[in-house]
Amino acid sequence: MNHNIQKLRPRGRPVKDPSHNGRKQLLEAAMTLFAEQGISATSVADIAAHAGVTPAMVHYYFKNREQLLDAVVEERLQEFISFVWDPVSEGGDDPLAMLTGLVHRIMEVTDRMPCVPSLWVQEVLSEGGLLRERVLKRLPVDKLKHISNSISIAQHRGIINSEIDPTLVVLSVVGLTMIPLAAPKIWHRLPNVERLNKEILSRHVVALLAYGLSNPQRKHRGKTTQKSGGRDAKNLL
Amino acid sequence: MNHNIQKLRPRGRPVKDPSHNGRKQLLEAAMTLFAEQGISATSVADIAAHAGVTPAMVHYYFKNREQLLDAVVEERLQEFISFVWDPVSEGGDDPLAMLTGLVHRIMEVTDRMPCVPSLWVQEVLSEGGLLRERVLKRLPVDKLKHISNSISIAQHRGIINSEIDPTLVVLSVVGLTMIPLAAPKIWHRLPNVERLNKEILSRHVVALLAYGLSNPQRKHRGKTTQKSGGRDAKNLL
Amino acid sequence: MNHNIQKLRPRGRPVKDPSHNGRKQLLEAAMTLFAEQGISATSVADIAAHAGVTPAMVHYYFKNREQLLDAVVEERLQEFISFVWDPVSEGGDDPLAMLTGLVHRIMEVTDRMPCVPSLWVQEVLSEGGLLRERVLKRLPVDKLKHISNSISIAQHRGIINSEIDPTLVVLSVVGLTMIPLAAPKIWHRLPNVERLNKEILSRHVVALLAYGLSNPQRKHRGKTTQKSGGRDAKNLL
Amino acid sequence: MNHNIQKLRPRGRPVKDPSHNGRKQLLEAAMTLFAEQGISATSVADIAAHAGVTPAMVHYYFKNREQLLDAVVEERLQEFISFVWDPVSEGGDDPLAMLTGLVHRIMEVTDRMPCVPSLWVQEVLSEGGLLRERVLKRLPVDKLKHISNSISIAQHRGIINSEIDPTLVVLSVVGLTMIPLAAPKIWHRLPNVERLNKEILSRHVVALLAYGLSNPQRKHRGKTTQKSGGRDAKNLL
DNA sequence: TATGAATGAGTCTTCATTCAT
DNA sequence: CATGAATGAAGACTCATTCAT
Repeated sequence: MNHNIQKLRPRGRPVKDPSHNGRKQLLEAAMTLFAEQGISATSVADIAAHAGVTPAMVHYYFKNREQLLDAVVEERLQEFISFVWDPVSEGGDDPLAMLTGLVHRIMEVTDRMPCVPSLWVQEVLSEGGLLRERVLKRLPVDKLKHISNSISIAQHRGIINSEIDPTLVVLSVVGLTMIPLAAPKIWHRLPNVERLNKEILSRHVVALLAYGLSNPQRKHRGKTTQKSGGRDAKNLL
Repeated sequence: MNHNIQKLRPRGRPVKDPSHNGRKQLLEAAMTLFAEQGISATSVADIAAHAGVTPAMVHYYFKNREQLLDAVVEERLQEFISFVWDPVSEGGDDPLAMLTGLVHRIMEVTDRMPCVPSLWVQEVLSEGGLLRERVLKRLPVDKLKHISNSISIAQHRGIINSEIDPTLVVLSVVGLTMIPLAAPKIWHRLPNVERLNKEILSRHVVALLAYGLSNPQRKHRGKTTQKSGGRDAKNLL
Repeated sequence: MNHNIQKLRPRGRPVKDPSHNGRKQLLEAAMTLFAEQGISATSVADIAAHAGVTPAMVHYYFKNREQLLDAVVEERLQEFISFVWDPVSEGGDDPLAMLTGLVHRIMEVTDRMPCVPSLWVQEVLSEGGLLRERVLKRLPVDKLKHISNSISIAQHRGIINSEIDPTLVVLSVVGLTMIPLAAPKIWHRLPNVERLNKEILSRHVVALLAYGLSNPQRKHRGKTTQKSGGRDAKNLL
Repeated sequence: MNHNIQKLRPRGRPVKDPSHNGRKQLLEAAMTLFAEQGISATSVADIAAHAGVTPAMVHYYFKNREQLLDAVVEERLQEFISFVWDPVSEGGDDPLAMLTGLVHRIMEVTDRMPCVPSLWVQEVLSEGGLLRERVLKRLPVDKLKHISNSISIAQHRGIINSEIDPTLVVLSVVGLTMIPLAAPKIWHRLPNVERLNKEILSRHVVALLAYGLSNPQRKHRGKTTQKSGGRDAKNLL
C-alpha cells in the first residue's frame, strides 16, 4: 500500500530472505495443512497464510488448486513411494523379508516426511480421496504383484499360512503402519499409549506379520497343533 | 434482514410422497456422502439433493451442520461402537478370542452399515477428522484397557509373543479391517484383488492375528526358533 | 402427531387454557420484541416463540407480516394516539396547558403500554421506520395545527418567547419525553441517573417547557411571579 | 467446501475507475443506508450495491458485518462525539453556555455528517440499538457528570430552575436536537413545517433551554431583562 | 516476485409463507 | 385452533481465481 517506502530501498532484487524459496515453502505448508485438516478443508488462503504470503502467490507458483495437488503428488508423494518401493527387487523371493523391508522403510521415510501418513490415509486410502487417482497411477503394480505371487508360492510350499490372502497382505502392512502413524496425537488419549514410539511400532508390526500373537518360542507348537488343527484361532491360548 | 418485500409467488409445501421419513433419509444421505467424499467436501446442499429435498430441510431437522454431525455420531456410529464392543466382557481373559470377536463383529455390522469404515478412517482416525472428538468420547476405554492388560498378562505367561505391543493391538485390528473395508472400490484396480470378499478378509485378518504369516502347522517350529531366538523376522522363512 | 390422545378427550372445544387468547398474546409478544429489538430484527418465529406457539399461528391470526404491523398500529398505537390526543380540545387556547397535558398523558399511558416509546422512536420517528406511514396517517393533523397556531398567536401577544418555533414545539415535547422513556435501561449507565423516575421526568419536562433552565422565582425577573409561586407551570400563561 | 469443480468463466477484476477508494465509499454507503433504513434492515448486499461493488468487497475491507459496525463507530461516530464534546471544558461552569455550545456544535457537525442523527436515534438511543454498547463506551462520562454537577450547583444558588433534573438535561438536549434532525423528510408532512431549517431549529432549542416557552422580555418578569435584550441566551446566567 | 483489489459462484443459515392434517 | 413439513428467496460469508501494478 505504502509505495513511498519502496522508493527508499535499492532497486533491483528486493530485500529478501535469501533462504526463502517461495514455491518450496508453499508446498511444505500445503503438505502440513492437508495432513492436519484434509485437503477439502484447506483453502488456498490457509496455505498462503501458513507460508506468510498472499493467496495470489499460490496461483503464481501453481496456477491452480488442482495443479498444486499435482505438485504435492509429483514432488512429495512420489519421493515417498520411491523410497519405500524402489528397493523391492522383483527378483527377491522371501515375502516376509520384503514386507519387513517395507515396514522399516515406511518408518524411516516418515521421519523426514511426517505428513505423509495422514495424507495417505485421508487422501489416498479413503473412498473420495483427492489424491487417490494421482497416486494410484504411480504405484509399482509389478512389485505389488510380485509380492502377492511370492506369497502364493510360499503358501503352496507350506511355508506360509494358507489362510492368509496374498493380495491383501500389502494392504495389511499399510493398515498396520499408516494408521498409527497418521494420527499420533490421538493415541495419547487411549489408555497406556503415551507417545508413539516408532521403534516399538516397527517391532510390533514386524512381529505381528511374522507370527501374529502366537509365541514362536513356545515348545508345544508343532505337534499338538497338527492334531487339533490349529486352525481354530480361538484355541490358541 | 429485510423481511418486508412482497413475494411474487406463493411458497410452501407441494405434493408429498407419503412413504417417507425426512429425517432418517437425510441422515442416511449424509452418511453416504460423508463416506464417499469426506465431510468437508460434502455440502448441506449435496445431502439435501441426495435425499430429494431442499437444503432448508436439513436445517429444519438438524438445526446445524454441526448438529447433523452430532446426529451421525449419536444415531449411527454409536450403534456401530455398541455392536462391536458391547459383547467384549471385561471378565473374559482370552485376548485372541476377544480380538477375533471384534473382527467378526466389525465384518457383520458393516453389512448393515457399509458407510462406517470409510467414515471412520477419514473422520475418526485421521488427524483433523471432524468426528474424532465426538467418537473418542464414546469409546469404551475400560474395555480397551482390559484387552491390553490381558495381552500383557499372556505375554508374561509366555503365551503371547513378547514383541507385540499390547496397547497397539486394537489399533492393529482397526487398521487391518477398516482400511480394506473403507475403500472397496479401489482394490479392483490392484492386481488380482477383485471384489472385496468379506469372508476372505475376515479369515485373512484372523489368521494374521493368530500366527502372522507363519504356518502354524509346520513341524520344525518350536525347537529351532528357540535357539535363534526367532527375534529376527527376516530369518523366519 | 399423536391423534389417538385427542380421541380420548371430549369433543367440541378442546381442553384449553381459558385465559388464553392467541391473537392478543401474539400481538403483545410482537409489541415487546419490536420495542426491544426493532421490527426488522424481529422474525415471525421470534414472536411465535415468545408467545409459545408455532410460527404458522402468526400467519393464522395475521395472514401476513405486513398485516401484523397493521394490527400493531390499529390495535395498539391507535389507542396510544387517542389517549394522548383526544383530550386536546381544538377550542382550548392555552398552549402550555395543552403541552403539559400531552406530557402527563404520555407518562400515564406508557405505564400501561411500556413498549410504545421505544417503538415510536425506532419505527415512527426514524427515517426508515416501518410504522411511520401507518402512524402518520392517524395523527390528528388539525390538533397539531391548532397547537402551533395557538403558540403563534401567543407569540404575537408577547406571551410566548418569540424565538420558539411554533411548528417545532410538539416535536420538542415528543423528543423530551419519548427519548428518555424509550430506553430506560441505558440511563443507569450514565452518571447519577439511576432508575428512570417518571414523576421526576414529568416535572423536568414541564419545567423545561415552561421556563427552560431559568429560575422563574428569581427576583429581578419580576415581582409578580414571586407571589404566585410560579411553580405551577400551568399558571404561567 | 467443494473447491474442486472446474469453473467455466474466468473471474477476477475487470476495468476499474481510478478515482476511487473502496473502503471509504463503502463506509459512506453503510452510513447512508443504516441511517435511512436502520442497520438490521440493511444487508451487506445493499451497501455493496450502493457503492457499486460486489458484496464480497464488503468482507474484503471489513471482514465482518460486525466489524463494519465497529468501523462506523470508530471512524465516524467517534468524530461526531469528539467534535461535539471536546470543547466542553471541565473547568467551565456556566451550564447554559455549555448546553448551547453542544446544540450549536451538533448543528454544525451534522452539516458534514447528515446521517448521524438518524443513526444515533435508531442505533444508540433505542433499546436494542446495534451501536449502543459501542458508542456508550466512547461518551465522555466525566464531562456529562461535570454538566450535571454544574447544574446542581447553579440550582442551589437559585440561578437555575429547581424543578429541572440535572441528570436529564443532556438527554433533553439530545432529544430536542436529534429527533428533528433524524427525520427531516417526515416533517414536511406535518402542517406548516416545510424544510427543516437548522438555524430555526437551533434558535428554537436554545430558546427553549433558556426560558422555555416563557417570554423573558415580558414586563412583569423584571425590568433588567428588557434592557439587556434577553435575546442572547448566553447572557441569562 | 509479490500484492491489493475485485469478482462470480458457492456454502451455511434464516426467513416468511404455505398447506395437509 | 394448531402444527409439522416443506419451500424459494435472501442473508452473511468464503473461496478460487484474475489482473494491473
